[in-house]
Amino acid sequence: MNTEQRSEKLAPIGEAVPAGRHDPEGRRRQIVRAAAELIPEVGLAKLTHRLVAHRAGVSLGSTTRYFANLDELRKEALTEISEILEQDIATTRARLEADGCTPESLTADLAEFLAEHELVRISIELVVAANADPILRPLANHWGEGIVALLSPTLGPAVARGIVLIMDGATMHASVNAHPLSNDLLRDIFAAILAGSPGTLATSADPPRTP
Amino acid sequence: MNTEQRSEKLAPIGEAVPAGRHDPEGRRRQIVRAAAELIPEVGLAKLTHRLVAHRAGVSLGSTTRYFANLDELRKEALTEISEILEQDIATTRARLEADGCTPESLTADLAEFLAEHELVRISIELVVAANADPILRPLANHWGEGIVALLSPTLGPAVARGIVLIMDGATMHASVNAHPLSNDLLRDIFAAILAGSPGTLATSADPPRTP
DNA sequence: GCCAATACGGTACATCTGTACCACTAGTAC
DNA sequence: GTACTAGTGGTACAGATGTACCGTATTGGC
Repeated sequence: MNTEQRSEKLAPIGEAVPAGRHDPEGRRRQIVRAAAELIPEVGLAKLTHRLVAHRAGVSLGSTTRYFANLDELRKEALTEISEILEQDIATTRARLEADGCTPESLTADLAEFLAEHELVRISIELVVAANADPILRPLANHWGEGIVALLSPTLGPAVARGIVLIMDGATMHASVNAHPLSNDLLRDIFAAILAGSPGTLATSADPPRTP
Repeated sequence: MNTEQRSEKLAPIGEAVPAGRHDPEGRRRQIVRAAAELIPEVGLAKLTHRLVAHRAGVSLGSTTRYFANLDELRKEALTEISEILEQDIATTRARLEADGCTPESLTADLAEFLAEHELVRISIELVVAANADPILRPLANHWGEGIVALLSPTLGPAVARGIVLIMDGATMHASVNAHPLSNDLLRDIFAAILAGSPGTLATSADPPRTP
């Protein structure tokens, strides 16, 4: 759930490609980045060539030249976005392996993610896009499946999936509510479901700590 | 999560209002119903006056006459939709009070909801719409808050919220996956989190049954 | 049976969007 | 320096959409 890469990946485009300068790869990346940046702002539905062109600081023609159509541009932007979430998994994996899978560590990861409202909106938009276009479903699924695969060995499939569902549910909640759920509440929720995991059930005399 | 009212509320319009017949209230309802019916089919973004008019069997002019603009029509349709979810809460409440809050009863309710792909898509669209228009946020929130209020007294706030988050997460999952999570898995997930509830913790010697 | 009021259907128009196109300009090889 | 290639910017156009409008049809009262 770590989002340290965000500021690098989703930062405002800054200096656009110099006008008229020949730099196909750079320009193409600029366009994809601008689209990825706009998706959480205006939503997938209102993403247009002209909007992307303006944000990227390139001409309208450039946004149509490098992509067969707008759908392709959308997909590439969503793919770029999913790579950010991908890095989240890696960071989460590292942290959970270091700190162990406790209510506190899960809460810390989730809270960090929820605090990034852009990432929250992106996740929701990705789900909606996957609804409309099945090709995007792997992108929408991959994040959750990665966490499930990470947690299953130690927590069992049910608790692992439950934790991911809680994270997804919290994402939905955060996208609709200005104030996300409190960290205390999240920690208690994780503590509750961890109480049902094989590992903690085996040592049920020592219930998960809820300081 | 019960959806018995769906077939009545979201059924195809069937016989449209007779052409040219004066019936303002009926025609207005017909239009709202057609819009509510179309939202899960095409998504909020592609809902147009002409599409609604065609589905409702009325003229284009009628869809603009009764609503200040398309946004108003969308909102009314979403309100209509949220009333269906509202009835779900009532049915869920009745069932949980009758059967008690067990992994099996929660799974049964959730599975019924998830099987109705239209309702699943509606829920997601509602969240996205609430993102774009804060006025819709109470609609998007009300369903979950109702369940939390229902479950909190017996299960405590954390487990109650956790269950709703799991339900929301499962909704997201179902919207992007052709095959929803298995009932066995859902039951195990609910069993796990119920293991952490105050009530079951108090009788932790008698863990929640998972037949 | 006739008339005023209202509802309705269809058309018209301005705007927006995706996309194709073309003249121009920046790079590159000689 | 010159000519060629390819990237770029701006324009043009067809289609779709929100919305206004107007003639016509329907209704209820006399």
